[in-house]
Amino acid sequence: MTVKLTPGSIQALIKGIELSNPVLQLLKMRMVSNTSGPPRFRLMMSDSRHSYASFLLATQLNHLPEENLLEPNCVCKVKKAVRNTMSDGRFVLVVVDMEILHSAEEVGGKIGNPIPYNTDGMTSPQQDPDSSVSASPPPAAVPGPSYRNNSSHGGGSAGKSTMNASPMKTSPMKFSPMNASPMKTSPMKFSPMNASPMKTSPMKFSPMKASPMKTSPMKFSPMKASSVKVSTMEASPMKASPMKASPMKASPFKASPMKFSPMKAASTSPGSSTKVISIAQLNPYQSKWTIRARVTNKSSIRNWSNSKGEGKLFSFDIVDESGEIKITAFNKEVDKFYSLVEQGKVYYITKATLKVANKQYSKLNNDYEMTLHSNSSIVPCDDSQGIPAVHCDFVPIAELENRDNNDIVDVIGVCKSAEDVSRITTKSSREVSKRALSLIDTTGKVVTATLWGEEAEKFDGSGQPVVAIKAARVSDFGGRSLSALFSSTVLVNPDIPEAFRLRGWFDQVGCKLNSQSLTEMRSSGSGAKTNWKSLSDVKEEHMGHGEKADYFSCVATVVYTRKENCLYQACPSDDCNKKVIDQQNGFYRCEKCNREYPNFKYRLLLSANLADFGDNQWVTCFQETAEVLLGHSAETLGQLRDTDEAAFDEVFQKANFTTHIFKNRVKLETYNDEVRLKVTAMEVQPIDHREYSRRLLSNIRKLAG
DNA sequence: CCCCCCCC
Repeated sequence: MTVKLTPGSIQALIKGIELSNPVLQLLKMRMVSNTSGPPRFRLMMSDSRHSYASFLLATQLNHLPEENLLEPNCVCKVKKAVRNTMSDGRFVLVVVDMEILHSAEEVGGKIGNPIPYNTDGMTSPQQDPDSSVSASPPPAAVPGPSYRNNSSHGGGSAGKSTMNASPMKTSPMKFSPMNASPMKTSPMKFSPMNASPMKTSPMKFSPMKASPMKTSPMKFSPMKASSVKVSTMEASPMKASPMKASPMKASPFKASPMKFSPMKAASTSPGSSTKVISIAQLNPYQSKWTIRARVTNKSSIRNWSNSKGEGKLFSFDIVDESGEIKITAFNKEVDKFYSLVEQGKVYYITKATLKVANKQYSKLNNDYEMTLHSNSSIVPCDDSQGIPAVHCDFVPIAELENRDNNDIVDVIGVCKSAEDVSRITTKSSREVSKRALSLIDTTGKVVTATLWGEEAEKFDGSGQPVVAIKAARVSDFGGRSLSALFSSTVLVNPDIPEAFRLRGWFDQVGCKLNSQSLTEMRSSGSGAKTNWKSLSDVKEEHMGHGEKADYFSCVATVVYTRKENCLYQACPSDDCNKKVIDQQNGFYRCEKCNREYPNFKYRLLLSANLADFGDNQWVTCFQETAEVLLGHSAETLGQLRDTDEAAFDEVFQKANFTTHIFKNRVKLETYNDEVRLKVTAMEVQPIDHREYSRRLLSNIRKLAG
């Protein structure tokens, strides 16, 4: 097949000339083993005029060779490459984003007769004094041994099927894994980043985390269609917020009013020759770099104590156009940087230690993470051009009903009420503070969101502030609730349009609403999660057959009630409901109290036949539950029965075919030598149809597997 | 150097 490459593009890339999506052919590939961290792939690429062996694949593209998509002879569109200058002046071209246009199989062989690109005589824009460019022969002229495999590292690259079997002997780079020291002792120098915005992001953001990228149009899912998008870029520029400042994280979205010149900041950073590189380019083998990135998530300070010692730490996530990374500060660095680092702001960061991220704990899409040390510097940067904004993908509270347990969501609502802070002990015997907030939004629904630790302690709910929680976790406790995680960010009265809209809505409309909560508060019984059963489940699972009674909740319809004997004359004493005996002399005798009363009170003991889609069941309803079912007090019903039989009958007719949520107690009982299931209604509630639909859906999903 | 995501 005929495939056209982009002749001359290699020279352009090496000279730092901007190019739009050059098409190159991969000639050779070699894995550079790392003793730690992911492998790196080195590529020899051709534009049919020249070949160049000093291409390096950014690790986030490692899946391409690993899935055998990137193989010698394949043709690729290089969507983004970043040029790094080695200390000797030679260039490494880091491929940050690429797309395979034609597979190796399709292409079949080498296109054209590319000659190795000769770097001789070219002028480097920033010559290192130690540069040995002129002393270095062109790559092709050096059949050097510089590219050996690290045999001590699990067989090195030999086992990798994607590797070109023939060793590359053309590289001039001192990049051998056998000799790690050159990388450390003479760190690469980086040329200024290519300023052109990435056409497509090579990053894959974790769906678990509400990252700014969630709002990327590329990743927009229909599920989120009703979500409210708020970007810091769109944030109201109002200086004077009508709301009080957050005691926790004040106006994190507001652009910094500080006037730091980027140039000045760069020059104040240690190593004035250090150039700004992108997060995707960071690796543990170079120490001289500066990155410019936005803080997307800042944790609170946490103390730890274990066998190795104790201390404090905080961490924050940052993002730039190339990727994201987590940064942790310990002890002294906590004191130094905690207040400086603010959610949503952009900083220059230099001299932190890169280490391999423990993927078990990090949800970020980066193989590395950073630790600050005494020489690290963080300098606010006023210029946030090209740095993605922090986006919140707010999910309307009513929509939380449709979310799965453990989903991570951004929410915003007015804090209608807040619990006092309380201390609880976890299962692992740790003490932690907690505080539950009731949040309401314009959907009129309320949800309980729990804050933990310092966040719970410092929260001030007075004045019913607007609260935004970025990356809260959906819980099924009490139906639907939310829990802030360590990785969540709680924002009080954030300076964003949505917060202003909510404030206005709540003050005029929302505060008067008789709102409905998605979170069932303090449900009676053991306090455990609602035990939903269908009536046939109750029988099939032999509920109530044990020593103790069982409890279940069901949605059922009243199909019949026995109006006969549903009322009885009970002892008028407050805490005695014993049936009294009519003495026929105007007095009523209570055997339990052992006395006579001039009066009695009516009480209900109603047998109701309940049915759901699979079965039916006789259930006993005492006073309170029967009053709910019949819609009248026992007293009224007693009067009615004695005065207006037709009206009395009508009450029972009306109760028929009404559907409710029942919370029942079930126990096997023996009565006259007959064993039967005795079911007693403990609680009757009206149906929240949305809740009911949600449960139905959830059941259907379960049935569907 | 942490790595905990909790409770009713």
